[in-house]
Amino acid sequence: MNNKQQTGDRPKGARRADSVEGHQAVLQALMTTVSSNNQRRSSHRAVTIRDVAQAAGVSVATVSMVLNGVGRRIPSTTHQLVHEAAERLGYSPNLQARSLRSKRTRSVGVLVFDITDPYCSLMIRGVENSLGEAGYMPVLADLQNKPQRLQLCMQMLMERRVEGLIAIANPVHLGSEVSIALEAFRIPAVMIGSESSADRFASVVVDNRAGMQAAVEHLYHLGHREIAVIKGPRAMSDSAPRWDAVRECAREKGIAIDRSLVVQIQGDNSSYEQGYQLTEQLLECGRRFTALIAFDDLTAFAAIGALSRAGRRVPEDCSVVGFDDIPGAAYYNPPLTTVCQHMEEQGACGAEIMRALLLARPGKTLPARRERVQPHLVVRQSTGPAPR
Amino acid sequence: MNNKQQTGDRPKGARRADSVEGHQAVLQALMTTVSSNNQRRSSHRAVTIRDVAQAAGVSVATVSMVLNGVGRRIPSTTHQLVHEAAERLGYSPNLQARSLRSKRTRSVGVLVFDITDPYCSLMIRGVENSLGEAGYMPVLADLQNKPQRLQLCMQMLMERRVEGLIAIANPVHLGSEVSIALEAFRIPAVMIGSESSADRFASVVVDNRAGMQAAVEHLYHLGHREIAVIKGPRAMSDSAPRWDAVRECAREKGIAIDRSLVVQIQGDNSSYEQGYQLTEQLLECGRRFTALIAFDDLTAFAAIGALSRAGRRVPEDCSVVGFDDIPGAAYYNPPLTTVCQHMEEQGACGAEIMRALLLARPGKTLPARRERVQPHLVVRQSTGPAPR
DNA sequence: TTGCCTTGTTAAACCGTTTCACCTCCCGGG
DNA sequence: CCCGGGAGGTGAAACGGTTTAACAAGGCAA
Repeated sequence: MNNKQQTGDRPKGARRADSVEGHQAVLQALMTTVSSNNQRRSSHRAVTIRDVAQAAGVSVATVSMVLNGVGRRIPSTTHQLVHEAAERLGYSPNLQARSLRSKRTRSVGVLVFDITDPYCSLMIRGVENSLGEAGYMPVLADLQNKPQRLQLCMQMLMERRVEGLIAIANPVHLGSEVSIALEAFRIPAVMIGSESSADRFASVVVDNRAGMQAAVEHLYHLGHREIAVIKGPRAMSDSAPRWDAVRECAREKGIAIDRSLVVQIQGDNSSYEQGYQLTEQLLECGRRFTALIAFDDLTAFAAIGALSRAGRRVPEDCSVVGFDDIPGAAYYNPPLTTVCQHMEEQGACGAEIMRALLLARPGKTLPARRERVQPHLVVRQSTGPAPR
Repeated sequence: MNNKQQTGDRPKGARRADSVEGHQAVLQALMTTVSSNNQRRSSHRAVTIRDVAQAAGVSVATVSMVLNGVGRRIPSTTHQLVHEAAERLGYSPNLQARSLRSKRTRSVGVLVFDITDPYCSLMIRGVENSLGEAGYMPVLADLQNKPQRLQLCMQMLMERRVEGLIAIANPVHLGSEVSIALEAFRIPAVMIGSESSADRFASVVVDNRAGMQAAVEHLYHLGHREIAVIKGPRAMSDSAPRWDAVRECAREKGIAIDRSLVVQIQGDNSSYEQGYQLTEQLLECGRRFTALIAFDDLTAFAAIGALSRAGRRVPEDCSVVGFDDIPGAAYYNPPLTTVCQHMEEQGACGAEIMRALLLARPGKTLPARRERVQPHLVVRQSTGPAPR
């Protein structure tokens, strides 16, 4: 039945090897589903709990209790009777009816600022799996990078009666807006990736300090002393902590970061074009630098693009390090050295917290849990020894 | 109310400019939502259609008719009365109750093979928007690239009582498995990106022939006559048509493609590592080539990576062209020339077909519509004139 | 024997909608 | 004056579950 878990435990490397018999198994499983469902179809009406009750020779109440394992203890004879009947008829309970009465939808909203952003989609993957284990379904709401859609999305989620909300909303103003919206709908919430204004909510954020420290130390050990920095846009909540961390770590190492080598992306999201132009600007300003720290991977890509265009080789002439470790980072030319912030784990962590919140719900509000996940540096080929 | 449409009509370039007043507007909208919702909360019980009926001084039946705009025409006085009451109380209909009674969930399943794949997420974006316009909600099911999950996902979708299914399942065996699963659950279905075995289902596929033709002609005009090809894995349904197209177009142009310059990815999905190794293999085989056509963008990335590593400059020494135009293609180093297959439009197109199917449902089965979208070549900087 | 507790099971209420049959005016035609 | 019929509206029956109060049947102590 629960083959998700089974495959989840299997080591990743084994996936391809058993794809043939895997395929067979899938087909077989499908066949049984098909046949059981054809039975159902012949009656032309979905099989209900009443049908099961009749087939098992008990009342609907008994069936409900057996199938949900609640209420008084049911003797194993009855238990088996019911299960057999349900199996035979291919019974599948009607979720809307169930949640109409029980007021539990077993679904939680997942609000993301852009589903096409690999940062988000990996988070979703993590959330999805952790939530699934607990029998909850994610209901996805995609802001499509348009803050105006927030209203629409929240409304949709509330109509769907989600029991909780996991928000992946890094732009800083989105964070506060989500807070406001949540204020209205009293449901447990977890914010992922946004430190600010999340006072009342549980949150999981990456340890930007640790991440940038690793990056700076890596460059330091490679001999880099002249480092340029592209700061993230003011609107992103990670921008400030990352820059602060870089500055402090540099100071600790005794590196002086030249003011003219620090530029900042404007606007409300990380943008390739701007990163590109800012890098050109850095090159033109005349101040030499042998390494560049970018706000995130996309910015790093832009920097590498601009450097290459200008005839500077990466990493021979200039090293570049990013932040996030999106899948594309490993495939870049050259493969990008970056700070991996374990998006999938972050998502899973957020879902864990949500599960706890949902369990403890009647027992009033827990203190808002704040998880800080540790990133780690992934050294690839965009960094190398400082030239000369 | 419908501010999605409003913002959707706004040209994209204007997005950043008005982000400030946009922010204000969002906050204000949220505030009204908050206040209306606080009212509801004070009664400690969600406001139901009965509350609205009482407040408006009419029966629940009337309220239902007014709010859904079905049944008899309602005079505008009553109409207004009801709407005002609903607004005042912050009424939001209970979707599970609604669909329990009406047997219409207004949701369609969207089955994707990997949500973290940009190919999929862009499709989802398209589906999402088109479906949203029609008042339908997508319910996402993510195979996570594990065929074993199909059973689980289909079951979940059926439990949710989706009214239709849009499947983005390019791996060829997934296509047939989805077909089997659909056979059981008699709901309208649309397959995106899979030509094979979709006889009975509506489908939308890219015109691989036209795409590859554009690629070959582009290279031909740049003077390339010695072209290498990395074929896609046998398991992907796009592999064969793309390779056939390349071969035919080459023949038409009078280009002979050397057999030793054609390699194929093995396994069940496009893989960076393999693309990398295959490219190295091409370089080692000694046969000269000035251009390379890759099965998809990821393979193209791998090829560029391997070429660069081997000291071949792209495009000066060797041109590379991909297929898909995932967002990363524009950011690559160098930016990738590739065949754009308009994923978002494909998703939207699939959703359009689904909308039609859902409307025509009582009127028996339509002939399975098969849409073929036209791709177009995006010339960036990974292609250039043939050397010497 | 009576009364009370325990155990297994059930009938009925309920969840919030939609939908259908029916009701009541009111008006115009015969 | 009667009647047909449309316009506007309503009450109540579903929909398919869950939950709860009540009941039937024993067992056991008084």
